[in-house]
Amino acid sequence: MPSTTRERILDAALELIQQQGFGGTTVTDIEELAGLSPGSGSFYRHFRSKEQVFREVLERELARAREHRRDFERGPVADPQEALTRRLVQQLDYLTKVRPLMNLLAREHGRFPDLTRRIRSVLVDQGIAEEAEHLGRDLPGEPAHDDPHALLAVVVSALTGYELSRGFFGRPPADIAPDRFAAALAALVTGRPGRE
Amino acid sequence: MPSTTRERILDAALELIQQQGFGGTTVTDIEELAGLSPGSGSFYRHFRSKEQVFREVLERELARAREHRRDFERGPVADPQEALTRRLVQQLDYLTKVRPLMNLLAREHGRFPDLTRRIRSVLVDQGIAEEAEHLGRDLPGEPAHDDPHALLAVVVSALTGYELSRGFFGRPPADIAPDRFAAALAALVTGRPGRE
DNA sequence: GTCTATATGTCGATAGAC
DNA sequence: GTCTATCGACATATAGAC
Repeated sequence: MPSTTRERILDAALELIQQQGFGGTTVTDIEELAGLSPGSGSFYRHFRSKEQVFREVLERELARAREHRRDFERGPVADPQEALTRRLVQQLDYLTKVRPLMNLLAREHGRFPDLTRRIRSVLVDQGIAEEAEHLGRDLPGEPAHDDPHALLAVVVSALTGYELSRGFFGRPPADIAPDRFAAALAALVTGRPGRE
Repeated sequence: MPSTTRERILDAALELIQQQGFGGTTVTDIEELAGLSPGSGSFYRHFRSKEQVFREVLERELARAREHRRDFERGPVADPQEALTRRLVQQLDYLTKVRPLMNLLAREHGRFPDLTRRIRSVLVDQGIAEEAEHLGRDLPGEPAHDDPHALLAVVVSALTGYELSRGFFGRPPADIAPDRFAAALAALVTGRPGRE
């Protein structure tokens, strides 16, 4: 674990921008949290500007998100409902890991439109939506929903809404734990209440 | 429609803080958008400080949210699934109306912790969660879910996730329109696919 | 590669003319 | 109630010693 100054600056910038936003974070703040003398320009030996460090922070988080996405297990499908529950828990776990990215998006969408598009691409187009398509395939077609496309949107919305509520308010909706939430959602999708 | 200078300042501040955040918005920006001479201190004839205008913007949005919440119709319950769909569409409509509040929350939670608590109180504790409880009562208990509390969390999460995706990314998940989304969610909850 | 010191600009806020 | 002008604080960024 070398933890170079450059990396400590990236860590500090990520932390502060999540808390205070880009406009509310000063280079002096970043220097202080990175262990440099606040107010000295030591920051500028590592990054050309405040905007550049923001862009590199974002690149790093996007790369991390892609890595986390590769970690998904593809276990054997025994009981479809249990397999679905496990998969949904994985999705929630993934969303928790990319929370920094969601926080950056929530704060700075609009200021950097190109980056918003890239986050959306990783988080939705390639990410959640694509994986949710797999959910559709894993389903053995039991209840035969009449609008599978809309069902997909419901599942994706439920997962992201759950995670965003945790991020913004500090606690999940109705204080339901992730595995319990996933089980309820899986029961809903498979059409089986769980107890029969 | 008098549209006093004071009100134009509040409108401008709301708009800019949503776009750029509190730290990223200058008093000069607000003055310019409000039709005042940028850089002149005319702003200060109406508000004591930048922080005060932020607090008043937020009070106004909280009051508006409470008003919108009173607008809910309570029509007769004919077909439970259709009634549920109508109610979910209303919920989505409500969330769209309070989007400014959600944007302020997304940006400034952490900077003003007391206000975060108040937004959560209006948006979740009194608001969505409470209304979602009504959903539980409206349901004739048909499918008899084994974890109604978790089901509530799923419905609330789906609604907020759908709306937040629209707000952050500019389009709903999977590009599904609100009424189609509500219908799919209602079908899921009542356990009836819609076509039988 | 980090420091002290500082140049340069901008922001929040005030003073005072009209 | 809006303007011009400005003060003081602070922010980004640079220069140069060590």
